[in-house]
Amino acid sequence: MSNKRTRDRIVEEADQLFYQQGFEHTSFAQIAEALGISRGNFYYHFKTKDEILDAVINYRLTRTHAMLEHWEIEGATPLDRIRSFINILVMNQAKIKQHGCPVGTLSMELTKLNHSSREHANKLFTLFRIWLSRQFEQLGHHKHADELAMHLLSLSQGVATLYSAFQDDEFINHEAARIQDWLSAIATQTQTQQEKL
Amino acid sequence: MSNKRTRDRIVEEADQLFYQQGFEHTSFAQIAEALGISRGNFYYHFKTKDEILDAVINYRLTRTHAMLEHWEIEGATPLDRIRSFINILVMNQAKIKQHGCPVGTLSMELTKLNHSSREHANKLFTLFRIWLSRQFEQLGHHKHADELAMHLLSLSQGVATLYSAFQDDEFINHEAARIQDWLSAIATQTQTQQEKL
DNA sequence: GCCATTCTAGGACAACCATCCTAGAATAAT
DNA sequence: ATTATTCTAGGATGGTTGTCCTAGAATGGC
Repeated sequence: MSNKRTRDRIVEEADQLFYQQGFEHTSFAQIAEALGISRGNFYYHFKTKDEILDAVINYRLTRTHAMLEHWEIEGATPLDRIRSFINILVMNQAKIKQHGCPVGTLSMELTKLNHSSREHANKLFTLFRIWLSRQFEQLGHHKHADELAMHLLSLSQGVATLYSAFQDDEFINHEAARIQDWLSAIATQTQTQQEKL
Repeated sequence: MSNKRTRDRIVEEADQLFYQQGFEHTSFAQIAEALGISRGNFYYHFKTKDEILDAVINYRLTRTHAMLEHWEIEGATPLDRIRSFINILVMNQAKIKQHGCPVGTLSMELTKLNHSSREHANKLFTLFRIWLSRQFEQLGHHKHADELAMHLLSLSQGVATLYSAFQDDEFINHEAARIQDWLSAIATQTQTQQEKL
């Protein structure tokens, strides 16, 4: 079954193009041309464009989930794991500079389109949120774990957007370092609390 | 000349619709219908859709500029003025919940569209940036004024995006308060520095 | 009141879009 | 080898888009 192969290729190409150009601005013809397949062939694998979008979101959910799990397995401390998350800003610097945060930009676009897959796309945010929340819990911040997770998501989201707008390399590196410092303070704060007990 | 009237009405309606639905997803027909004028009539006032976009951006620049100037005139301290900026999150809460930050979402959309007015739209960010930078300077942070301005822009941008995604009222109020606290710390820090001198 | 300018209406146009359809190629099952 | 299934190609369709064009209405100056 070369079925799987073509279907996956469509999803992967759509994933890239949706990120680079946005969902609405990407047409079937473009994806088809990029893959060297015919437009009509699409409709064997996906009945509608929305179906491709959902497949792309699932693809991203799977990959993100795998990444987060990989970080957990590596036997590092929760602090290290959160640092890995913050480092996404630096690791994906080039792409963020060009196309912003893939999670945030898709979420915003689907919001404007009043698209039915909006909530599905927001699960990407939730995935990070829950994972981060768990890490903060393991750091000892049981009460404010979710709050800290949301705050960290906010921070990186804002940095990604402004970096994409101003394209200032110094800015993103400085902000990434700043967030790491913030995290250090959080971690110290925990230790102090633990010493009290 | 009722010319002015119609032209302005187009810009104002386009401003709203671009914010609510995005630039690309808003059609001439929609704007025309909302205003009760004919499609063809558009092309007397604007030769292309991009021209409307530029007019909308200028409109926003003017209004934002006026708002910032108004804050300066009111005879408050720079600290109060920055607090006014942070309070945008609370004041425009309902709109941000539905459509995100008007500056950030337009900037991101035009980036994805590879649109020629991208830099024009980013001037909205620059307007806030320069204004905030000036306020921080007046607060005594001469060296890091721009850095603080960018940081504050990041913070509010991130909060707006996540609020729009999760629609959590508690979150935005908490984060707004948190940013105000951050600002208080910045202001205190200045005072300490000044006491040293 | 007449004329020039300014404005408006609405149809026509080509381009593009997502989607559908059908015929045939490739592949797998027997 | 033959049949059934899976996959692909590419044209056709109907709707929407931005843009253009022309005829006429409204308006202002004289």
